[in-house]
Amino acid sequence: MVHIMAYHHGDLRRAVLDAALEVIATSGPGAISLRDLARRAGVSHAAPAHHFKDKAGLLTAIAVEGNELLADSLTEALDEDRTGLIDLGVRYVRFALEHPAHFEVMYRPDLYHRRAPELVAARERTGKLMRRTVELMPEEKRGPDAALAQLAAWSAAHGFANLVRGGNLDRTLGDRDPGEVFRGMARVLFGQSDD
Amino acid sequence: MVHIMAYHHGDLRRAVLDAALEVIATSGPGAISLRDLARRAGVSHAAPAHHFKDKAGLLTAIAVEGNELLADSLTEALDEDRTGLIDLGVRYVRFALEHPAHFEVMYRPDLYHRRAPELVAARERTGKLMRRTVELMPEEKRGPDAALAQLAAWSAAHGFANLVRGGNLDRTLGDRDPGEVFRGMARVLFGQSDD
DNA sequence: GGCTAATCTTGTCAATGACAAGATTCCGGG
DNA sequence: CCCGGAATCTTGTCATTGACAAGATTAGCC
Repeated sequence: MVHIMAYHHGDLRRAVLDAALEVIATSGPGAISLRDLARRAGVSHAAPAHHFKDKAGLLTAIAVEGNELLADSLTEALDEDRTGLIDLGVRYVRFALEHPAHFEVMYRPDLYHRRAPELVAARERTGKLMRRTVELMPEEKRGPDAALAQLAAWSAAHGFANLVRGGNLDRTLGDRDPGEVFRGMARVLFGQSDD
Repeated sequence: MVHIMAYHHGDLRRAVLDAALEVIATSGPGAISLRDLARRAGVSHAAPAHHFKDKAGLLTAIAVEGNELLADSLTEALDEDRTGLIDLGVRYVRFALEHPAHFEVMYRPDLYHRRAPELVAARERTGKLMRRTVELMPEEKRGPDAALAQLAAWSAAHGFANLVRGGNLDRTLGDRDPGEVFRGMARVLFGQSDD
């Protein structure tokens, strides 16, 4: 495998990303330090800069990856033809809770280079997918105005996920699965439509 | 009570808070530096630490103040007897957009001392107020389950506000007032015709 | 006037982000 | 096989920052 002091790490980029994701998930994005990540990967303090240029560059890469993971999940949803608006929201909530670090960074544009081409491309891709997923839905599942339905679903899911992540719903949730609690809430919210 | 009287500045605590709020509103919480705030207030680099102990202490103070501002707004809502669940959400959205820096910090517990007594007290106060506002509402305005109604309203308003703040709805909003767009969305969401 | 505590200053230290310049290794063309 | 450019990583450096310690100044109060 790798020699103890190999000059080349093998995949430093991935190693730094993973270390960053771990730190962010436990201590938030403010706790990351390029030098600390370098230490964890066993490389010199300036090595990460070669892959990400910047601290903001590292976070940009995480935001891009997050958008791609979300896009993958949405693509899955598109393939299941029984997917309704509520399922889409549940999927969004689950994504936020299963990839907390990505989610955290994605919606914090002050942390990264929001004009980076990679980022706007990934963002555009997931945006289009969200729109398509809602538009392809039968009208009795999403109401007459697709754009409004998307806005409502996105707001509810995004807000719920953020509140859960912030620990604001601990008492309300108990030990129940957040995704299912959201489903129950959404059913009331969106009227009586079943799944 | 007498205001905290600083001999050299007048009210350094307030000055630092205001400077911090301005920086956060324009560049995010990651951009604040105690030394920069001291510079803006015209004091030495270690002066702010006396009032806030810590960088996290400063942000804790902002989170407390934010909770109090929100509590004030909710108290206003309690006084108006025609307030419905949707109006409550509109009020929440407006608070988020009128006090962006406070809002930003409030829901970012990794930035401050979340166990600080002042903070948990202020938090508890607004939490109780939110609950009371929903509970005192006539049942035809909020549905049978008050807790669920609160969860739904909070999620939708919180998510909407966060998405707006992140610039994710710029195209959707156009030049319309976000509060009114939210009202329109909420009407569809909660299935009510008027208020 | 004098005492005490709050407020502010100066000085210092380790950690950090960013950059520059050099060392090492990889890879493809000849 | 070899060579040269490019990618990768290292070492060295600098200004900035957060945190702390110790001292100076002033306010409020007896």
